[in-house]
Amino acid sequence: MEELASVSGISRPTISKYFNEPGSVRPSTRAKIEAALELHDYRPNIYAMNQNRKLTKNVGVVVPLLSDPYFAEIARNLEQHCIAAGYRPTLFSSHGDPALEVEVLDTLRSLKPAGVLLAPLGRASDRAALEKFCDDVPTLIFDSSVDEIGLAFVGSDNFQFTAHITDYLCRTSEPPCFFEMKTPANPNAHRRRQSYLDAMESFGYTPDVVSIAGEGWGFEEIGRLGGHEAFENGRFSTNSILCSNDRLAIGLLTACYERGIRVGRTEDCRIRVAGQDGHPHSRYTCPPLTTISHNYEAVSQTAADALFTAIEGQVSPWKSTRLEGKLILRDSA
Amino acid sequence: MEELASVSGISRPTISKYFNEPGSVRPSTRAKIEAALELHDYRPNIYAMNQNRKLTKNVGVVVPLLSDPYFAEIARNLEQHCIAAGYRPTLFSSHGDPALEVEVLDTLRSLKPAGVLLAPLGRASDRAALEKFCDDVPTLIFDSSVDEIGLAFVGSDNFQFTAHITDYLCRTSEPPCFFEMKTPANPNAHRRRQSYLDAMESFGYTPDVVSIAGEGWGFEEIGRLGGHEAFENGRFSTNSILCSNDRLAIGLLTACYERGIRVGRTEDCRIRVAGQDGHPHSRYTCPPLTTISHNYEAVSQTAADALFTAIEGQVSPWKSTRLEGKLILRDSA
DNA sequence: CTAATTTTTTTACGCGCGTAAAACTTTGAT
DNA sequence: ATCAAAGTTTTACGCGCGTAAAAAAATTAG
Repeated sequence: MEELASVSGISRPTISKYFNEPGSVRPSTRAKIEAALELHDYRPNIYAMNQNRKLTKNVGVVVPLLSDPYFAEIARNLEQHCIAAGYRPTLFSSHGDPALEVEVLDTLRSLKPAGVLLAPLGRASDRAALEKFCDDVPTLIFDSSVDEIGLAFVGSDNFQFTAHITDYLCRTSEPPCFFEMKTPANPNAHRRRQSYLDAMESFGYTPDVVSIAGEGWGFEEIGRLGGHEAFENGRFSTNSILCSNDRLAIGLLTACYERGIRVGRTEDCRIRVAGQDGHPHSRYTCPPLTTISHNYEAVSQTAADALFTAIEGQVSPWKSTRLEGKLILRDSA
Repeated sequence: MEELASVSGISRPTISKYFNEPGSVRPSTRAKIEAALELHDYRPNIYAMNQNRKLTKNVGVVVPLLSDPYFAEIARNLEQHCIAAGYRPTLFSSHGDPALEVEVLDTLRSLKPAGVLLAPLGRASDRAALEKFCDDVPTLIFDSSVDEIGLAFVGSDNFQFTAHITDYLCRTSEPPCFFEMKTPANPNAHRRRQSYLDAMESFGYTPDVVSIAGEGWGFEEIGRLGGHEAFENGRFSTNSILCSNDRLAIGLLTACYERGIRVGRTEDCRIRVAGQDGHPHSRYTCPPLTTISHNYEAVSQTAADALFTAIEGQVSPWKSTRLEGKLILRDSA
């Protein structure tokens, strides 16, 4: 930086100021600096930079499970928004493990991030650890809400999701049963069940929740095994099955295939299956899965913007933003 | 650190040494430090740490596309190995974009990593940029090889992959045609095609390569559209189709479904379809996809170990390690 | 027990930058 | 042209640690 100063004829502190905020120096000064930058390709040392800065430009992005394409997609979007806003995103995955989630938070602390975009594991999360972290670091919670912690919450409106797709299913054939995990990892699952119950009641139908056993994040396998068991015991009371999420639905479709049960909305099909999430893979199941999709772009945009305004000084009370999903009609229901 | 020194009764430089390598101090000293650490939960400032260290403990992990569960899985494994070996992994994705890949490399440079585990985009990669990066930073290339750059290459043996599954298909029914993208992003695709040609020749069969159009990383959609076109023009000369990779196969299966073509190895099925990669989703296609799986664990273990030995001073000539895959027999072929 | 060796302490410097304060210069408005 | 405001330079310090060198202490070998 010293060299760049002598080459450009600008003092080092001014150059430091330039790197902090290029707009904060006079245009003529900025031009001189950028001209010198062209010739000498200097890169500031990020370690020295961040050592004395009160606030780094780092942003942590934490998702529960990166190998789930849904989270991978959200993470990709968030990453781009951070870069566009001049922040340096770093990606972390809890890999479905609460202990790892705490470790990630610990690692994040030492990065002294300006802010964090955090999708918690949910039920399994260490609440106390999350809360403590949110006290120390400006954190925006997304995807699944855990109390009213952090700066704000941004996610999908699970009530709208399930109400909407339940409504569709009721209007087009028999009212659906609801296929879910007994002990879901994600708190959104409870909202979806409740929304299903409410919607069924408002239509005057008797709800039927089929809860299946299974722990962990291998939802497809849980759905497949649970599906087999449910069929064997005749637990599906109607021809329509609304799954709590797409991955469960994918497993259920495999179970149907293995049992020779035709799925779809045509006359020759025994049942209909619908999912929820708009999973990237849902287009390629057989039959293609009817589902209700997150507004990926809007969720990540809103979440990122909310974090940045908070970082940049805007204090606002805790707020929950829940965005509506869009029904995607395909052959499965 | 100063405080910790006074509390533990050990001098600051010795504590610094401890954090650099806990085993380098006398056991009694180490015990004292760790006892003090229990009480005062001090965390070294990573920025100050890395500023003067010749070598940081950072390791970059770069994959071409994180939303592809195959890469997500590899990345997860690599991450764990890094942590286990005492390094701090940071995950990056090129998101299928060569320009982003160069940007990632640039970001990585400023992290001054001890080493990098890099899976290049392949054909689209900026060779010159990759080579220059490898000159500056100890880099191990994995998954897809680009010349003989970096410390070494670790990946799967694509020749063995395709030879093995071609052999299986030939022995069990009609010899397969080969379904692939005309201009594949990944260099492994060329190896697989060549291996198919060699295998077919060694059996005395006439190979039949069906190359379909399509750019980018949306393999499923490319496979689906290409499949439709191939069926319409009668381009499949036998009842068996070996796909260049699983994602293409998933798309092809969807095309089959849409055309009402039954896939499987039973009498009533018109064709058989097989993939390659052992994609996490291949178990849940309809029918479940016969494929040949990467040895994920071995590839990542070998890659990580190779990088660490190189970092820790072992100089060895460039080497290519290619691990064999395992045939996974399912209903599709 | 003494000498040789290893480990630790003391002392001291510097990494590359952020940042503060005061003096100075440029710019824009009157 | 004159003055105030904004931007810039100079000077100086410190962040939290790594690291080097020399002195001191602890351990081991003989």
